[in-house]
Amino acid sequence: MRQKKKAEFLTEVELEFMTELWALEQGTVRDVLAQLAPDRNLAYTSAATILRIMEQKGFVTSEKQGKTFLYRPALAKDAYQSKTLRNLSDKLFDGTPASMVARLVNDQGISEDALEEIRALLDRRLTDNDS
Amino acid sequence: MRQKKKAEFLTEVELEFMTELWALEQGTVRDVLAQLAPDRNLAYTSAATILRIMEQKGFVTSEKQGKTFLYRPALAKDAYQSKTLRNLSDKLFDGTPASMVARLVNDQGISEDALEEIRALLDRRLTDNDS
DNA sequence: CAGTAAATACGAAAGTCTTCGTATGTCAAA
DNA sequence: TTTGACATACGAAGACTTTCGTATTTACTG
Repeated sequence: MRQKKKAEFLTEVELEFMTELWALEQGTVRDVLAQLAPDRNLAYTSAATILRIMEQKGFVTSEKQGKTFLYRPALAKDAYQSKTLRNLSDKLFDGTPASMVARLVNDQGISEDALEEIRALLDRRLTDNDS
Repeated sequence: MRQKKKAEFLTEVELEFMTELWALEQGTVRDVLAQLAPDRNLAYTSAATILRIMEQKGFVTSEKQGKTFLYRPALAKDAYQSKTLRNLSDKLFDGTPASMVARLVNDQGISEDALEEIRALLDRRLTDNDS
């Protein structure tokens, strides 16, 4: 039985779960369920199903501990962030990441300190490339 | 007959269509269809259905010209870009847009030119704020 | 070793998305 | 005014997502 054609991106609920797994680094169905917002009433079996599907899709790996599965992200958060940004840039910003930053920077909601920080990052990155 | 509960975000195909409408500023079903990639074989009726649904959702408006509908975006591309970035920041970057830019800047797949451009943007924004 | 608590496996229902075919409406030319 | 070309309206199929209930399996404990 082959693995289902690997999906590129997480669905809404999958991202919700993956976010908890990234924070926990690893966890059982019960661990992840416990991390969700208190008003998020999700049946245990639903959570188990979601994680099982995520494993089929290759987003997480599992290891059996006694009778329980321990799940881990198969993909680092960094990597998924990059992948997502690249996709968004392609689909909504004409493939030019700079225009994405422009939109971000022109929007309120980024502090001056954060902007300075980013510029420092850029400077470091650019001088590194020059060397 | 009330309008369907307004969806927040465009689906995959809706974004594809909206992108063409943003470029055209306005267009008929046939206009939009003509803008799609040549290998994108989509029936005329499919395109018409998609635009009709987009209107129900409030993403476009229409005006009848003779027997044909002329569609226009009901939402500027800028605004939708901002909305999308805010959402992505919330869902995948812990609500801190700066970390989004940081990820972008650290990503290997971005050209030096693009980086320079981004730095120029930042410089402009920072000096503007100082004044 | 039987019983119980807790885990996994799986099917199904309800909703959405994408696509298309068929039915119907409309304009204008012969 | 009939007909042909082209437009819209709508229903339905097939895929995917989200959720849960039921059935089964597993590990421990008395």
